[in-house]
Amino acid sequence: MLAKQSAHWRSSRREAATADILASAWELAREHGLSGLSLRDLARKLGMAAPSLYSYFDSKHGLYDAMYADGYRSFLALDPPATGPDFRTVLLSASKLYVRFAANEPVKWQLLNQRTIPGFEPSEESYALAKAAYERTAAPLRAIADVTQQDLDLIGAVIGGLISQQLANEPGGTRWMSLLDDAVDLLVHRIENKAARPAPVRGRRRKMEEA
Amino acid sequence: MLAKQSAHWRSSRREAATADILASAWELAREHGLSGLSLRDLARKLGMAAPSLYSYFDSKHGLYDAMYADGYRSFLALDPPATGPDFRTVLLSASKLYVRFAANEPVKWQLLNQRTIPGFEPSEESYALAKAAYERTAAPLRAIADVTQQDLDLIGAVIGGLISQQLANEPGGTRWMSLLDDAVDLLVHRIENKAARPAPVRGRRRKMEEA
DNA sequence: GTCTATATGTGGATAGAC
DNA sequence: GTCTATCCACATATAGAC
Repeated sequence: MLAKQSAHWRSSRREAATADILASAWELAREHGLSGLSLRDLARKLGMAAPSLYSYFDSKHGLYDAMYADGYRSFLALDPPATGPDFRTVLLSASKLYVRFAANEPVKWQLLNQRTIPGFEPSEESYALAKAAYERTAAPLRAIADVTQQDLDLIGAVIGGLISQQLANEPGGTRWMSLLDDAVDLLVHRIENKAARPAPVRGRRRKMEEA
Repeated sequence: MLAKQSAHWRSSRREAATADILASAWELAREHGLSGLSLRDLARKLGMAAPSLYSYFDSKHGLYDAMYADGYRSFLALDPPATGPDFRTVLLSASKLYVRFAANEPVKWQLLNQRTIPGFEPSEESYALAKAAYERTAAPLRAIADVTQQDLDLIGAVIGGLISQQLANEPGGTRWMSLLDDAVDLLVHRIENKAARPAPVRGRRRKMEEA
């Protein structure tokens, strides 16, 4: 169990050590896969004994949680996407930010966006960073156009889908990612033509049936 | 290593045993996650000793490979999607097939469509089934409309993106999957309006830059 | 607080008897 | 094909030196 130190005492040494650990953890995750990461390997790489890691994290899931938070912090540290006034410009800018991040850090993207480690769920604190990242993207879009939550969900699915296909089927390539401009065209067309056809339109919109 | 028996001798007993093993493996994967599957658990569930499994599969990856093939066989055993003549009907039918499959068998979908197990790659034979499933979907679409490989890639990304968001963020729900009709609208619009604007159109279509 | 040393339980995998 | 015995690597946890 980690004792939270009393707030007014500097813990920069500890923070630096934690940063070292996380950096090494990402390296190993890139080498052996996210779920292939082992605490022994990590400790060996850092030149310390495996149990020592437990003074930094409660458990392996605790390490994943710290990596999750670290991943979102590094995403939020990137230059924010454009904020306006053209909707297409903003959406394309935001989309490219995600695609570039995923291409550069596929393992990070996997931890942040897929549920690939059995039993792992981010803590409340770490998840707050995920929400902050989401809002940084969504807010400028809402500010320019009348986008509903469904619009945002569809946008996220399309961009995430391109990334996910790319990483799964041709890691390192650009076959799907190069379709980003086309995908943004589709999405922009939907938003721009929505005013003309208010909320629930033609009779063909219906729920999925169970099978 | 598995000795392939001389071809003219029936091996129905072995096949039945293999089917039993795979059924139990899927059950355990549903309970503990795909990468949480353990050979000991599997053997215990089947009432046999763990090393006995090695006479059916070379390794754990070999088991995953058999599950991969089995997953595609069960997908191909489903009623095929509509074949025409209306493009939207065919695309919607195919999309619903995928979405229903993923909703009913999320773990199967994860093994077939994501690269979540470190080091696992399907064998040539198993991958052939994946290609067959792809062609069963793609061929009717090509037959009706002039769809390029890029069109098919975008379609796959959009449908896969909806599924992936749904499973990762709200497993068991319908928030993203209920957007399927809208998504198909977008895609159909793209295909139908392509004749009017031949291949590389407006100047804004460009490659992704590296970051 | 952080380390070393150590213990337990669970993995995948192999050897060899039957 | 199936078993027992065994090996090595792993996550987890605790005790105790510094």
